[in-house]
Amino acid sequence: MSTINLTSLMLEQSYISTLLNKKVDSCLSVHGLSFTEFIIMHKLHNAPGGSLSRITLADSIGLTGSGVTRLLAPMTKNNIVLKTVNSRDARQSLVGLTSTGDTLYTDALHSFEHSCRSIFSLLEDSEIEQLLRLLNKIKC
Amino acid sequence: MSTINLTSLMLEQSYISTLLNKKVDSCLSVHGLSFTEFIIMHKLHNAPGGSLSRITLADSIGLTGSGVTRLLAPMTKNNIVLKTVNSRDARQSLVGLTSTGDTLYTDALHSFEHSCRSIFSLLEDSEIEQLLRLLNKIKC
DNA sequence: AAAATATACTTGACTAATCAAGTATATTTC
DNA sequence: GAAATATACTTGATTAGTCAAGTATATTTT
Repeated sequence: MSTINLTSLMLEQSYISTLLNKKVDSCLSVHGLSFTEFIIMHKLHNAPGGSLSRITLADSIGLTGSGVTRLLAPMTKNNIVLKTVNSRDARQSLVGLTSTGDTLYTDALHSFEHSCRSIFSLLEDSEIEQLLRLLNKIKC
Repeated sequence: MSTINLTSLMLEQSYISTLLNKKVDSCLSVHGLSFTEFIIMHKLHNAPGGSLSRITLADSIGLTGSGVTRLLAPMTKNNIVLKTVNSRDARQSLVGLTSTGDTLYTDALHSFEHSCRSIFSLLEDSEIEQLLRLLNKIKC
C-alpha cells in the first residue's frame, strides 16, 4: 500500500468524524444532550447491573477520568445520573441512570437512530458490516 | 439493516476517532505540532499555488472560520505560515507555508506516515481501499 | 502492623474549539 | 450611485476536554 493512501485515509477519517460529531450533536441538542453525554447514557443503559465506575466509563468512551468527572457533574445535578458508593471499595463510586435519565435516553435514542439511518443511508447492509469489521482492525 | 448496528457503527467510529486523534497528536508533538496544525500544513502544501483562503481552509478541514483564525495566529508568529493580501479582494487573506513551514511539514510527514503504517498495519492494501470507499459513502 | 505503593476520583490551570457579535470590504438592488 | 445585503475575517465569552497535582482509600511489602 502506498503511504499516500494511508495519509488520505487518516485525514479522511478525521474529517468525517469531525462532521459526524457536529451532525449528531445538533440532532441530540433538541434533547439538551451532547453526543458525549448520550454515549455515557448509552453505556450506562447497557451496562450489566445498570452501573459503571468512572474509570470503566472513561476507558469505554475514550476520555480521561477527569473528563468523566466533569461531564457527570451537571448530569448529576440534573438528576440524569446517580452516584452510589461501592461498599467494597470506598474509593470507587458507581454511576447509573436515574429513571428520569433512562426515559431521556430512550427519547434521545430515537432521534439518534433516525440520524444514523440518514447518515448511513447510502450504505448497504453488507457494507455496514464490512465497515464495522474494517474499523475494528485499526490499531488504536 | 438493524438499527442496532448503525448505532454501534456510529459509537465505534467516534471511539476510534478519539483514540486515533490522541495517538497521532502524540506522534506529532515531537515536532511541536498538533494534528490540526499538521492537517492545515498538509492542505497548504498540497494546494495549487501553495495558498488557500481561511474559509477554504476551514471548510476543507471541518473547522469554523474563527477556529482557523485562532490556529493560524501562533503559526504565523512562529513563521510557519504567511498571510498575503488578495489584491482582488481586500477582505480575503491567502495563507501559505513559509519555507520554514514547508521543511517542518516534510519532517512531520515522515513521523505521521510512520504512525499511519502502524495504525493500519492489520489492514491489507485492498482493505484500505475498501475502507476509504466506504467512508466516502457516509453522508456528513 | 507500619511504610510504601497503587488506585479512584477531584480540582486548578490551561488549550482548542465554538458561537454570536463586530468590523471591513464587496456586491447587488433600486 | 446610495442603500441594503452578503462575504471574509476577528474577537469576547463560553464550553468540553486535557494534564498535573492533590486527597482519600486499598493493597502490597517488609
